[in-house]
Amino acid sequence: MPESLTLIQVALPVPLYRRFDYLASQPLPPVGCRVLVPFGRQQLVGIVVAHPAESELALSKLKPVSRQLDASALFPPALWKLLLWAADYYHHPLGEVLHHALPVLLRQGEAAERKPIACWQLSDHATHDVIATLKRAPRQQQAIQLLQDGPLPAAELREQGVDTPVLKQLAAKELIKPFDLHLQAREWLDHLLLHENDAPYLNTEQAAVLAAINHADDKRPFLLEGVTGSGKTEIYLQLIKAMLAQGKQVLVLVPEIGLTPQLLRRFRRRFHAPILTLHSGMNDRERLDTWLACKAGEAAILIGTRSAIFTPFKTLGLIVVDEEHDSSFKQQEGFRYHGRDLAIMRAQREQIPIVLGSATPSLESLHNALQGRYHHLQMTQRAGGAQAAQQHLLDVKHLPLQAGMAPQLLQLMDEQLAAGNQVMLFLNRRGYAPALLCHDCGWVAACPHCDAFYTWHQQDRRLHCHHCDDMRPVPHQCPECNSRNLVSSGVGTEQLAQFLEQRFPAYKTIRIDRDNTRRKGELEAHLNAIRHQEYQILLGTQMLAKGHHFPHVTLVGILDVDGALFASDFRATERLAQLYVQVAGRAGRASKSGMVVLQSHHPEHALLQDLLNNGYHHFARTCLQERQVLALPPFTYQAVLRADAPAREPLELFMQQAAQICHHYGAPDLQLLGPLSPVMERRAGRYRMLLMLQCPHRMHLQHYLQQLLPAIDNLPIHHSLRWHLDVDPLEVSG
DNA sequence: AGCACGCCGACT
DNA sequence: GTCGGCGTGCTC
Repeated sequence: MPESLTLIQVALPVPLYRRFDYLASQPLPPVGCRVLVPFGRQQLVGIVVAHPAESELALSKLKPVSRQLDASALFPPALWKLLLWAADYYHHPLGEVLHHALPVLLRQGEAAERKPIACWQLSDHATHDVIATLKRAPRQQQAIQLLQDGPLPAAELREQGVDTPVLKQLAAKELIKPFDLHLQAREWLDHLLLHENDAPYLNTEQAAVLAAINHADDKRPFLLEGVTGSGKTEIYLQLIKAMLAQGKQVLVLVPEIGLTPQLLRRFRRRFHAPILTLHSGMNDRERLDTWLACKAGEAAILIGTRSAIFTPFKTLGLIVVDEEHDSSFKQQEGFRYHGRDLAIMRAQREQIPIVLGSATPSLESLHNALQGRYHHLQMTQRAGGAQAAQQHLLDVKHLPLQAGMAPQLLQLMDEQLAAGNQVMLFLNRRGYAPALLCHDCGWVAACPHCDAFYTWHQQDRRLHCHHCDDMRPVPHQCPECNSRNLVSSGVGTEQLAQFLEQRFPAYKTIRIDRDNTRRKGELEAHLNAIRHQEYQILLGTQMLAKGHHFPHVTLVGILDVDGALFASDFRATERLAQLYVQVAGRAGRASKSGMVVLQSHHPEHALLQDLLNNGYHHFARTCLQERQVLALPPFTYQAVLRADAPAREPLELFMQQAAQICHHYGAPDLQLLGPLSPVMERRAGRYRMLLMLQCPHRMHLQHYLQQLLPAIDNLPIHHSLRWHLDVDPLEVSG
């Protein structure tokens, strides 16, 4: 070996469990930094993971590194170890895990160097008198309004609808001035302005919770179980304040739709500190700059969705996971990690506190708390004197339903609308109708690629498969019998909206679902219009449920809960209960009492009764007991092997072989279920199968997977077959 | 995952 | 006769 060349081991973004050795010259690129390397015919960005003394391959087979891309490791030690652990735990190739943790530009080989983060702040000229002259320029006014809460990154302003020209105009008038976070962060951080006057007094419950967190003498995570309106956010803010005062950084994880302007404003109002966010509206450069600002210690607070858990920090002091039960923390493809679970591991490794907050904790977290693995903190009082909503379980058996609505519910709507209040209805089905069929011969419009019916979207005049996105025009006659008598079956939000407009012509109805809020900012505009009472009837899917407060809503209807009660997915009832509690929390505020109505054909169902009579807390315990009896998570640990292929045969062969491997391994406490086909066997033109592995001990399951996976990975597979392993799956199929 | 190499059908 | 289909195999 030439003296100047030695070995490095590199993880590459390929779906292979192997790592690859390369020759590098001294001084060796440190572990954790990026290198550009030749790989087959391509050049790939890989990450140095080791400096091995020798290679399994003959040195003559090794290629030299093309270029070293970083002088030092990109990830701080605790985060680096977390990533190694995550690749292990989720049994996902390390190279893909590391790549996933990097901003896109770094994956592509861009230098890890900061460009200025453009920020804007009010200038001294922005006095009330001058601002008053902006009456005829609503956009400029809006910009000023936003900046009155403190300086903002340009990306943030853009997200809120303030474009560059508007800022330029204001800058020309010298009302606002630009600055670079990079240059001023130090100063900004040193003069952290905490708007103490904004901080409300804590009630006794909040004060007790805060004290409990501050005085805890161990590093267990905190589960903050607080009913809607009990003031969890205030607890976060107070904890964050203490961290900022110590010069530490804070990471706040929120669900996908949770990053609302309202939440952000609340943070910005409280802290004049560099608060950065990671949201879907940002471009790659902005994401990289945010990442680097956090790494450099220039951001005080980062608020982001699950992938924000991979952001490096200089001095991370606290992690908050808001709405910890939300399933959007689990990545459902590729590297299938759980953001909340990684957050817990990260906090443990960094030796910092972590708070999981929710009105409706996941059964996993609740179980951990009940077992004493987490501190369990509860808040049961609604702050500001708000009352809990009245609940009604409406038995719809035999009732004449109109667009899926019972007469009693319509009557309640009449009353509330007449009183000047708003009404909110939930129906978790988009489109006009979930099926289109021939009234004469019974033919149903079915998707040719999936085992599913098309949803009829009347507005778009299309049939749309919600599983593979296939669309086609609505047929005018039955392709089987040529009858023109095509009818719909079932009710979706589109049809319900149509019905409500006819039934309540004096009131305005708004529909909120994915079809309706496709474009950027559309959801925000709708929500604002609702808040300004431009609409009286609000109708939507789950989208409407999360994180939005509508003080004038006094009646909430959940139209169809039966689906969840009898779903094959054992988590369906948990999710229904969480939705219900979220929604119930939306009805009524301090000044107005609210009512929640659930329509069901099975009002006697034990879980519904438990939920309504005893509340979520009790319901969750009942569910936990049931899970224990049935040996389901969180009392057992699961991993599911899924595969799909365009044809059944290679799929069945592969799955049988995989099952054989597991059977032969023969661990006494490893339970196998399958191979079996999910309810929807075919999706997007591919057949699907799964094999469930279940074990009462997490460590054992991990150990077994470690032994089994190489053998499964070695199976000869038909080229068209894809497979993956999902550790701690939230859904069995999918 | 890419990206080549490698053998069998319809085309300038 | 070639262009190109995707089946198979490899990448330090």
